[in-house]
Amino acid sequence: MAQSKRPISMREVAELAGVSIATVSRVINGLGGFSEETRERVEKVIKENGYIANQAAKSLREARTRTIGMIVPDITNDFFSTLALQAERAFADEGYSVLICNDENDAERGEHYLRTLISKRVDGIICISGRTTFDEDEVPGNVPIVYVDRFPERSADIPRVISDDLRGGRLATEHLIEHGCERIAFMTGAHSAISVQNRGIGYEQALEAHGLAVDPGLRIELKGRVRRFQEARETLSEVINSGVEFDGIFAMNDVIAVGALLALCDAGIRVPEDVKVVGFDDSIYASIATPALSSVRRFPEQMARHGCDALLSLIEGNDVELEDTVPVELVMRESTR
Amino acid sequence: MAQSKRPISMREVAELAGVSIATVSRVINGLGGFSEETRERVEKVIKENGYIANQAAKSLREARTRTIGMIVPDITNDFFSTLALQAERAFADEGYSVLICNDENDAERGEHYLRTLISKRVDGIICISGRTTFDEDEVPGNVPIVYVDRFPERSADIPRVISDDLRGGRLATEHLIEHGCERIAFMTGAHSAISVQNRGIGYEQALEAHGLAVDPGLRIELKGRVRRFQEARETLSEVINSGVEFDGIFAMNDVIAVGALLALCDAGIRVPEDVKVVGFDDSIYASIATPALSSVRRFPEQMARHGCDALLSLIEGNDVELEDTVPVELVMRESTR
DNA sequence: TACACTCGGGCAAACGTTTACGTAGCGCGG
DNA sequence: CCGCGCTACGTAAACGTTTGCCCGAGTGTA
Repeated sequence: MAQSKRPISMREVAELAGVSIATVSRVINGLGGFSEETRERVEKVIKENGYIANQAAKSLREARTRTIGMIVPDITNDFFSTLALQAERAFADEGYSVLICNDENDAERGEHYLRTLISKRVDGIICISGRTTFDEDEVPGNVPIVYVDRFPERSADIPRVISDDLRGGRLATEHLIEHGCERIAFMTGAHSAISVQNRGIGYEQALEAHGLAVDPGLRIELKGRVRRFQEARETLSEVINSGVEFDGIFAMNDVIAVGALLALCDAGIRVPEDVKVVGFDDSIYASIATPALSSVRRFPEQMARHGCDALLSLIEGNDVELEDTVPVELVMRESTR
Repeated sequence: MAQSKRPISMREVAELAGVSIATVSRVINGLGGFSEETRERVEKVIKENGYIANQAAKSLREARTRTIGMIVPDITNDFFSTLALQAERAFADEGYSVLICNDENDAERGEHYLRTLISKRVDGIICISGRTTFDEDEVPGNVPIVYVDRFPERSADIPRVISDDLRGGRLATEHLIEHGCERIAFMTGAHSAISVQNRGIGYEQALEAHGLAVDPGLRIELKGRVRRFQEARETLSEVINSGVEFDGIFAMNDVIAVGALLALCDAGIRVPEDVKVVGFDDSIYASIATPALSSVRRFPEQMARHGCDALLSLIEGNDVELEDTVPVELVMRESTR
């Protein structure tokens, strides 16, 4: 049976069942206060006419939408999509849907999305973004926010779940040092998120702790979008051709590390014999690269879980700890054997 | 200045500005019918109090939400996340947000999400799912739907954007045949989507066209979740150990192909000398695998674009073609040299 | 018989918008 | 001076829910 143009409303159900709107509502929400016979009649009408409640009206009335907003740099990145998938699962269990926005590391888009999410009156926001254009007290309607992985510097009292990037940077660098590397390059993006900056700091700390100099010439910055491995490949090739010497590479993530691997291969440099490489994230790329890539493993599932739990707490009016650091660990593979 | 617990409403803006609600609405929507002085006063109040319109109320009144639902098997898969990113971009340009749901190839979850999306009164749905539990006439409120990549068999008159999987299957298989392969295995999932089934049909067509028998023993089905390459690796290892002989592999996607590559490597079988391998999707995995993987390239950006355009047309009440097939092409790399 | 109480259910307000309609004031042509 | 049209608003209904309040009928009790 073809449906009418617009979905049937509660009032129509009420009329068809010969009861009042209130009764229909009570039956649907199982609030009691109706006879068994009435219940059957109402449910029959609902089933036969395919009534589905209008969430917009419900949201208006209840002042909550059962929707979570999620601002992500780029869903195409394995780490973020894992985070998103886990978050979606966790929220689905609690009856929430997730609105996903890719700000593509653009502060303007981030701000626009934030405004949109607030306008849609999402019940909370998981923000993986370091956008900085929104002022603290400019966020209206004080919607609960939790940052994951990255956050703006000025995000005073907004809770965040991050990984132990500083330690990750140290672990990776020390691992290279222990395997005899003395000139270790750090490949990173130009304007990186805090989490990435911390990896760089860990790298420098490790060098200094082992009496090695921090050589600015060994800091290799990628200009454009860091997403694609192709750019890392090209940039490193240029560095190699320019005659810079190094015997180890710590890349800010696996995608860049894989690009580095390819550039080294292009140049006939052997890994791990001539140069050893460590990536970050331990994503699928690390496992399937050749040689398999040593990488600092993070736990996006756990980070997502923590972030969701914190946000749900916030939504229910509870307090949560301001900073939640999830540990990392080094996974050793062929690229540093 | 701290915001009050709940966002300020239009009525409060009206009171503060000393005008009626209607006037505020007119100012906000630029409908005219107010003096310059009034406009300034209203806008000042809005700015100072951080008023942001309540979309739930707007949606209720206007009977549309400016939100699109997207049902995806698994956002973690490179192909789907690319599709999602592109779709999000396209819709954002038109003022829509995107609600993403991962049904993880589970019909029950798919149906549940579909119901949720309808309840939220999304303006349209992009569905990448072959779920079958919802009956045609059971979809209430006849919300516009466009299928992308996959679709239920009974989806009578619902438009779809698909890639030319049949041709892709043929291209891959013929490529292997032309390179001397005579016993070509097909690696696929157990209960695959239509698009994947079509790749299998293309494979069989190519074999027959070249006088090669279709050997059921060369059809390698993965049991569980197809997502992770690890399962493909294990399954192929078992097949190798069981003594089945083959000189070519056509894998239903790149992730499986990479798993195959690893299994072959484990077994000391050389690629491409002993066995040649072709994947599907030409994802990033194909480029970074060793040897680099020949693959059937698809164009998720284009598919997303077509799907979004179709859905937007539908939303505006126009008709669209029922089936839109996006071409594929073979990318040759080391795995079939 | 009068009372209290329970059960089953209706009435109507409220949530925050948009928009059709009404109207007061004003300028202006005839 | 009348009537007309315009500008600049205000009034109120409507969208589809939830929920506090009220009420009539039946039942049990004193």
